[in-house]
Amino acid sequence: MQLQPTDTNAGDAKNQIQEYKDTLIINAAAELFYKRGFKSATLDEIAASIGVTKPFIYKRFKSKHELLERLFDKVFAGLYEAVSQCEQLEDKDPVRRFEFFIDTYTRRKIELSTFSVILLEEEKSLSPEKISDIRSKYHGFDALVTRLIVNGVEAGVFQVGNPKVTAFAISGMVQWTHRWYQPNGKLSIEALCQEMTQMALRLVGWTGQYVLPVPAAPQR
Amino acid sequence: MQLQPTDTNAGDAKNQIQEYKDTLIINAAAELFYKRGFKSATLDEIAASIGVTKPFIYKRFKSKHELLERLFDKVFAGLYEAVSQCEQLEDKDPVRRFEFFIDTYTRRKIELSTFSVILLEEEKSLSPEKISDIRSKYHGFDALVTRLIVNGVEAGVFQVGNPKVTAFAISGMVQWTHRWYQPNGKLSIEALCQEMTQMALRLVGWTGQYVLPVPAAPQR
DNA sequence: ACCCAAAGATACTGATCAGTATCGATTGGT
DNA sequence: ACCAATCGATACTGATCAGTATCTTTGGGT
Repeated sequence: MQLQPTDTNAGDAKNQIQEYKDTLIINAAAELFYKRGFKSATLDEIAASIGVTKPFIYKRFKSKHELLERLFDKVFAGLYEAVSQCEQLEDKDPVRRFEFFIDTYTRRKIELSTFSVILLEEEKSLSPEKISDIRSKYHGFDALVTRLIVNGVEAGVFQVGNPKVTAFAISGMVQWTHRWYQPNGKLSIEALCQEMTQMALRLVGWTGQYVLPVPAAPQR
Repeated sequence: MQLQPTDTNAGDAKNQIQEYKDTLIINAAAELFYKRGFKSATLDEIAASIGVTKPFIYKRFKSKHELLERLFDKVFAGLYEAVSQCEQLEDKDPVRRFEFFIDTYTRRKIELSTFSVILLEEEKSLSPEKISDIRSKYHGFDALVTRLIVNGVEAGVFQVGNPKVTAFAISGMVQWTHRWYQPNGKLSIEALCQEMTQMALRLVGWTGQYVLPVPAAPQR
């Protein structure tokens, strides 16, 4: 899957074209950062992979580092902002919210697998300021997972040793999928999301019955 | 924690000194590969960090890539070979074996955290042959975890949806620790291993009581 | 005390690559 | 149709760094 242009300034044709170029560049860069790493991938390669040359990129990005930073921002938004929707879910049942969360998180992680790997592996290539920016975003996300668990505990449906540690275990379980899951293998995405949801429910000590697959997350 | 010299050729003083130099270099390299990545870390830096110059390294390693490959081999051995001991455990009870495994795996992962991150992040910097070598070693390890789960299922003490997927979930949970666990924080290593063991037991559907912490793994 | 071998430091080379100066082409406004 | 401005290609520069050739030191053997 590729990232899509963000729809700010949608009305203006000029801006839409620029947004499109940015997205084109970012997707091409992501492909190469993923395969060879930020430092090894060259701007010449990235440009060549979309049939242009370096100055095409420099028109839109001040430097290779800015390219990486904007890639981070865009991917982070794609990965985590949709997931956070579960806070606005009309269904207030903590179990359903939790299920929705795991399903969406897993799905998103698989869809954006290539990009999310870059997020994990190239953090060190960012400036110190950007690192702490990203870190605090991660903390917000971890806090969200923990809150979902605590909600269940307070409602008496979940039972855990340590909510924070459990939240990290769940994140680990989902994040690790990129190391083994093959989108074209025997296990379908649906089946994977179901398995992950069931396992997450076990981790939070939910003793009820697992009834039906949660509804698919809205596609962007 | 640092890696230790491997004790092959132990009797010979010359060889021991060479082994010691290798280990010194590998540890210094690991530190910098971890902080800045394989490509960005320079041999001049690595050499300077132990108060020597480049030719000191080249006397013992043909190239930067050989240094990385030997680092991989050494870390892989440190991380996974000790863990695989659980197959030779005198205690044949599948639950105890499983507990021993999770405890040792978690402990080792934390002890060798810096090194294991390199294993995860610099795979792409290896030659294709080395990549498939490492991959097949990982497969062996995954198969071991799966076998531990299946043993429990067959003994009627575990109950899982999909043993392989469960094995991956457990690996993910353990491997993710390096993203959040602080060795000097509130959670002790003992407590962490206990939590991980309990959560792993939940994942495999063990319904018995968690009795006592598993014995500490033998230290190298 | 002297010699020689090996270890390792100094100092260099060639390749790679981020970033840029320059020039040609394309497009839209008049 | 002509002009201007912007876009992007070509071609360059300077820095960085893996790898090496050469010189210097040290210590073991006699």
